[in-house]
Amino acid sequence: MADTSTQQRPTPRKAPRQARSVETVRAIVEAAARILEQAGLAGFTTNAVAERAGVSIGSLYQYFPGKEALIGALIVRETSRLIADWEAALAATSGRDALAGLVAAAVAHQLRRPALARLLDVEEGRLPFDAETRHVTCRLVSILRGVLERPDIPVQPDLDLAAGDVLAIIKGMVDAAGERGEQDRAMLSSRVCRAVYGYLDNTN
Amino acid sequence: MADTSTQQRPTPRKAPRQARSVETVRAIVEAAARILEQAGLAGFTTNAVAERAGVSIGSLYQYFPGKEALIGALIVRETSRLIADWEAALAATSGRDALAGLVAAAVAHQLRRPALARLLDVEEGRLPFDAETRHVTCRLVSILRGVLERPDIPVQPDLDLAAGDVLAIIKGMVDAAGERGEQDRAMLSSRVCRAVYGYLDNTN
DNA sequence: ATAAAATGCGAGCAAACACTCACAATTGGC
DNA sequence: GCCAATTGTGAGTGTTTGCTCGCATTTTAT
Repeated sequence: MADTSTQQRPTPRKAPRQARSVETVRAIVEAAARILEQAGLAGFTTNAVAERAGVSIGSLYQYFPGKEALIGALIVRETSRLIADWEAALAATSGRDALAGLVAAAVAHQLRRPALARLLDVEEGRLPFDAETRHVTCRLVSILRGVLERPDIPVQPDLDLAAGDVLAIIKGMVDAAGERGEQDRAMLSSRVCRAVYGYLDNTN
Repeated sequence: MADTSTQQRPTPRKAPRQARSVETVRAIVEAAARILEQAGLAGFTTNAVAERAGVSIGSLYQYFPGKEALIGALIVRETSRLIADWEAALAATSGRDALAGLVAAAVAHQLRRPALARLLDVEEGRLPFDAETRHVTCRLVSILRGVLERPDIPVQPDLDLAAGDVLAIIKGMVDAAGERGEQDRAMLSSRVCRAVYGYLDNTN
């Protein structure tokens, strides 16, 4: 182990400059994802990740300041994909359709790699990640808030609270479904929509 | 570390027979709870728990076969409390009132020790606990399913699925609220109810 | 061709950790 | 008071793990 009270090592050790090292970094991140999926946090060791990636442990530490930075990189990678899908869903003309699009995209995202998605959701809650990691997370909430402001969605007294609640409903239901091994995206999507619409419509 | 692929040590080492040792066990479990709340899984070591409990590490291993058994004991302790509250809520005459009672109890439970509750929810998803731990978890779902069968609740095509979804909505929203540091139980309770009723009523 | 920069390597170190065991102290029954 | 059962102790062991550092290899620039 070593230095549990790790002070932030602010900058990644090095940025890859040649194509070769870009590929190395990619391999390391994907290896981290696979280890997390198959062995969970318990088997997630830097040596295991390096071995799985087919690079030496030294190379890993050239691009990542520590174990947790790997998780940060994974959160950025996965969340960025989801953000892209969400931004596409904004094209819908009505707010309700856009919201349904967000839910469908979230369901698809979480069901693609359920174990990984669930694990990253949990890890995201644990203390301070770097600026980029925090940024993508905020962007998600921001997109959702934008949809909740559309005219055909009932006015929410506290937008941030509503956005947080809706996100919690989506993640809660989809993570649980992923754990149960559900596969049917359409059905899961419609169930999540029922809960979300119920939350938004039933202002009291 | 040591023996990651730990085979089950089926029986707890010893059952406490004198009042003295009952108190020791209680202190250990409560120490485990406090460590998990304050330092998270990262700081959760058997040595730390023993020190916090004011007993020696040897005593800890006399009553618990390993680290994970401590978490199992905590899940049983906390879930048992919630079950007691839920059984009280069943007294309500209407199904909807009973359901509101379940939600209120879950909110109160989760807000009492938010960090602990959230952490245990997550750990509960990780592999095989002993029979007692699994039993209390099943009991929760069973109570919920009973309420969903009441006549004033719309008929659910798949009861187990509905119960799982409702539990996921409740835990998802309340865990997120706990993480945000929310305190107002009544408001949170009503928001959760909106989502749950929306899910149940809007059969399509 | 040659130098400089970038990348890759992996043995090994220091710390942390789960857990054991031989023994001491306390308790309850008689 | 005595014995056996129960309970408590904590230094120590064997392993794991995060991470460093000195050096080899490859690429780019000139």
